[in-house]
Amino acid sequence: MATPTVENYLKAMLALTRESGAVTISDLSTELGVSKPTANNMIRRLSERGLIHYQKYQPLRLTEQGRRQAALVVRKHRLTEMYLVKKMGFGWEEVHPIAEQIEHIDSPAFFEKMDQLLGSPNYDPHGSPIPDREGNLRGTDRERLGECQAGAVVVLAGLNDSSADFLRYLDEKGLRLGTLMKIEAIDAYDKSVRLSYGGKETTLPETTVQQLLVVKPSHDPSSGSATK
Amino acid sequence: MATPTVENYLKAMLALTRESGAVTISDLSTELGVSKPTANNMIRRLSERGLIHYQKYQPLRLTEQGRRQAALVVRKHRLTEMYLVKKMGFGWEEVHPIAEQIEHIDSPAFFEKMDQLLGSPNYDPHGSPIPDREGNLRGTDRERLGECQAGAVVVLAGLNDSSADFLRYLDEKGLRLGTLMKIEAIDAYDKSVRLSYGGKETTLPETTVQQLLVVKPSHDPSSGSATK
DNA sequence: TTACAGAGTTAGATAATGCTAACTTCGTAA
DNA sequence: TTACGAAGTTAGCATTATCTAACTCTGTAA
Ligand SMILES: [Mn+2]
Ligand SMILES: [Mn+2]
Ligand SMILES: [Mn+2]
Ligand SMILES: [Mn+2]
Repeated sequence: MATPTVENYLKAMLALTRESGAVTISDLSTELGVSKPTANNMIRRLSERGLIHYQKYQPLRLTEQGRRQAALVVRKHRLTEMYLVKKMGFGWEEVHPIAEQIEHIDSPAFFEKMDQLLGSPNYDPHGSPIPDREGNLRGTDRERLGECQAGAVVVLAGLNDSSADFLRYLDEKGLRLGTLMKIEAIDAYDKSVRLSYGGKETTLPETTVQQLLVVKPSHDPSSGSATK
Repeated sequence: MATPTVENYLKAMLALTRESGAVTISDLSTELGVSKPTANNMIRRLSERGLIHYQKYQPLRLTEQGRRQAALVVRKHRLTEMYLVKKMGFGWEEVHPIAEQIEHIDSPAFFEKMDQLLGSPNYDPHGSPIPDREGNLRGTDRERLGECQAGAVVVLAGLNDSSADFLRYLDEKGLRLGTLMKIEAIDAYDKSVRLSYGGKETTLPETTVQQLLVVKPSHDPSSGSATK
C-alpha cells in the first residue's frame, strides 16, 4: 500500500485544504519540512497514482480517492490518540508524536479493536472529529470562543491549536474539553475575554480565545471526548 | 536511530544465533526473505556501524552493542504481543504480525507504559522471555516435552514454534500456557506421547512434542504469562 | 589431492525519498 | 505595461534498500 511518507503527504494535503480545496506546493513543503523540489517530485508521483489532481503551476487538490485515503489515515491517528489517553493513561499533550507513528501501522484489526474498546468515539482527545470507516469527515458546528457574546455560557469542545505547549497552558488554567464556561466580559479594546468556570476566573488574550472552539451547553456534539 | 530494516536484521541475527554465536549470510537471507547480495550488502553497513563483526567469507556474529540493540527490539516486540493479548483481547495467534510493525515505533514512553500496565511481565503470550530494559535476555530452564519421562506431571510453559497454524492447533486441543499435563505413555516406536490434562486426553506426534516446552509444576518461571 | 557445488561476493541497475543550484513562470506593484 | 520577487520547476546528485547476473572462494567427496 502507501508508504508512511505517502500517507503523511496525503494527510498534510487534507489538513491544508481550505474551502477552495486548493493547496500550494510551498505550503506542503513547509508543513512537511521538506524542500520544494522534494514536494514537487512527490506530488507528481501522487498524481500518477491518481491521488492528486496536478497540472504544472496550478494549485493542488486531492482526488476523491486521495481525500478518502487521507481521511482514513486521520482516522487511525485520532483513534490512536484517544486510545492512548483513555486506555493507557497518557496526557493529551503527549499523544500526538506517538500517534504520528502508529497511524502508519497496517492492520485493520488493530484499529477496529481500538475503536471497539473505545466505544466508537466521534472525537479525539483534542476535540477533533474522527472520520468514519468510509473516510467521511463530519463537519461540526462549533464556534470560536472569540466570536461569542459577553454573557454567553458555553462548553469547550475543540481546539484550533493542539501543540503540546498550548495544551499544557490549558492544563495550567484548569481548562479541558467539556468545561462549562461563562463569558464574563470582553475587553472592548484588546478583545481579551474574562471567563469563569469551575469556581475559577481567568482572562485570556484574543490570540488564545481564537484557538478555543465551543458549543452551547447540553448541545453536546462531543460525546466520547468531552467527558473525562 | 536504526531504521525498521536495520532493526529487523539485528533481530534476525539474534534469532539465528546458536551456541556458537555464529550466523551465515544464507541463513539471514532466507530468514528475512531477501537475496544473498542484499543481505551481504546490509551486513557490511551494519559492520561499519559497529553492530556486527564481519570479515569476508567468515561467519557473522553480533557485537555486544548489536546484541543489546537486537534484544531491545525483541523486548518491544514481546511486550507488544503481551499487551495485545492481555489488554486488547487479541488471540495469541493474531498478535505476531502486528507486533512485527509496532516493535519499530520509536517511543520509550509508549513501551514503558505497556510494561507498567502489564506489571512488567517476564514472558510473552507464547512463553518466550522478555529481555529487560538493559537488553539482558534471561535463559530459562525448560525442557522439551519430548524429553520427559512417562508418568511425569508438567506444566506447558513455552513453544519452539509460534506459527499461527500451530497456535490454532493447540487451541483446538485445549492446550495453553499453564496447562498442567500428565504424560500417560510414550510410544516406544514412534515416540508419540499420550497426555491427559483438564479432563481431556490426547496423543501428540513426536514432531509436536518437540515444540512444547515444559517446567515442573509450581516451579513457575512463567509468571505473567502462564495464567490467563 | 583435486574439482565441484554451494556459499559468498562483485557489478550494475532500480525505486523511493531527499537535497542544492539554477532556471522559468506568474501575478502584481509601480 | 513591465519588471521584479515569489512560486514552481528542472537538473543533477546522494542514500537506503532492494534486485539479477556473473564471478570467486572454500570445504569436502571421491
Ligand atoms: Mn494529533
Ligand atoms: Mn505520520
Ligand atoms: Mn512474535
Ligand atoms: Mn519487524
